[in-house]
Amino acid sequence: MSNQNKEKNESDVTEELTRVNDNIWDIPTSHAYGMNVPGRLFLSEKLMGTIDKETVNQVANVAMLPGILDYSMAMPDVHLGYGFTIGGVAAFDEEEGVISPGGVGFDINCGVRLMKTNLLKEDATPHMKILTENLFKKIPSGVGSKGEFKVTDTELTEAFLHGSQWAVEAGYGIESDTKNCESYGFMEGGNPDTVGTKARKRGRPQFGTLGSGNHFLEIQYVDKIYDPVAAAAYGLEEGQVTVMIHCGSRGAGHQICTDHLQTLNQAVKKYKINVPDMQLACAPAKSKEAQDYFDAMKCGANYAWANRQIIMHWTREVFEQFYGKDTDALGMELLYDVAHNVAKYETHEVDGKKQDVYVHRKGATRAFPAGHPEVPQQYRDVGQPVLIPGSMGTPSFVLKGGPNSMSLSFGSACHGAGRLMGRGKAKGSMNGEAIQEELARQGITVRAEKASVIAEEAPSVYKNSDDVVDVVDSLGIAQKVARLIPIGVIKG
DNA sequence: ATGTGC
Repeated sequence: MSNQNKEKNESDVTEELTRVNDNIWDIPTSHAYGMNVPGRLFLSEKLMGTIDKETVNQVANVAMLPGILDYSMAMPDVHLGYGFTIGGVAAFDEEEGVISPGGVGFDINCGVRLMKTNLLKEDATPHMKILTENLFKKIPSGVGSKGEFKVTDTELTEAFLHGSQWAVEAGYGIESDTKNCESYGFMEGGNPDTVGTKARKRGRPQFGTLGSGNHFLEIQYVDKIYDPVAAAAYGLEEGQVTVMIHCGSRGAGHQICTDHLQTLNQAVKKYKINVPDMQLACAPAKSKEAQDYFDAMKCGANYAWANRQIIMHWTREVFEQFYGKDTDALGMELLYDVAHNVAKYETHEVDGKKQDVYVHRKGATRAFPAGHPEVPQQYRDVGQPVLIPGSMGTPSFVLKGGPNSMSLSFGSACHGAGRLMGRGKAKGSMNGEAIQEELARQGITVRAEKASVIAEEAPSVYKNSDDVVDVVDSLGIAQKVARLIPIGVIKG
């Protein structure tokens, strides 16, 4: 696209928006016929240049769904997605509203966990080649990857029901792991009967695999502390080595989404719901169709939590073997684990009244503030850890749920840098090997299944994560605690 | 994101 065209597009975007303040832009209901509420974009002026008309229209489309509350919202990492944007937050009334798989995404409970160690940067950097190689061998990655690790059908059912609680009980972890996890590692009420045989068949051999695309396992170090009090509560210090795991529910979640989209396509007709785009297929929240999807989604979410738990367990084994010390001696404790593709039934204040709503977070992270009862006890005084992975080779951030998240965004923040360029285009225009060499010069060892993944995930095809994080920080939605710099990356 | 596209 020429610069001139780009500028034209940008001005076209803001023309139809109402600026509320430095970081909030509203899409008035006059933008399109049928909007029940306005849209709301959390974007700085700089990031406004990263979005296009189509993205604004997707946010507006979601505002047309029945029973949507307050605003159809978009976080600063927003970009085009299936029906709903990635970076979208939408809450629905349980009586008037709907549940939609498009508002969750295909990769149910794609998410991030952060494991601490008591190693220092200097303990790890000289060994990055061998550590990344060992991790790469231990943790299967890539599209369609399967491991030697096998679960039985009964174990799969247990995982669908109990997530990482099951994984820890089965021996893949320690007790504190589930304590330091969003929803304590599982969503209550998953119903394996709503998960089809195909999803089971795809999910079984993929347990304990990383996947591909933007999923990664990364060895990092803390290079900056912004908030010493919160950092102390989280157990983070400058120079400390951490391990971040970013992955989801693999083929299982994907198939659950695909299967239920079919049912919900029918439901749109059955319940005569006016949807501007069939990718927004949904059903009334209390209908059997919606609840069946929701119960299957919980199984997908639980699968993902168990998956990240198992991968962390193997990471510990690799570190234990390499350093000749056990998990306890190496301080390999889970800091936290967040879902960033999920719908949750939560209590929020709407128009001054408390009510139970279905919050859809698609490419958005829960960010509950200090004092919220769902923040684990040990973090309750500072707020929930909000983990924001960078794109490959760029910094990740630890934030804390901010004081304004409940009033501004149904307790939600951004989830990452956000793509600027589509996968296909990136694959065509980027050179994976060259990027790998450049990252090596920056002191980052990347071990990947194939070079094309590195091209797809090149840092330059993403927004700048600092810019994204600064918006939620300025708004008091989630506030910066620490910055993490990668030194070793495993990619599918 | 994905047993990777019409």
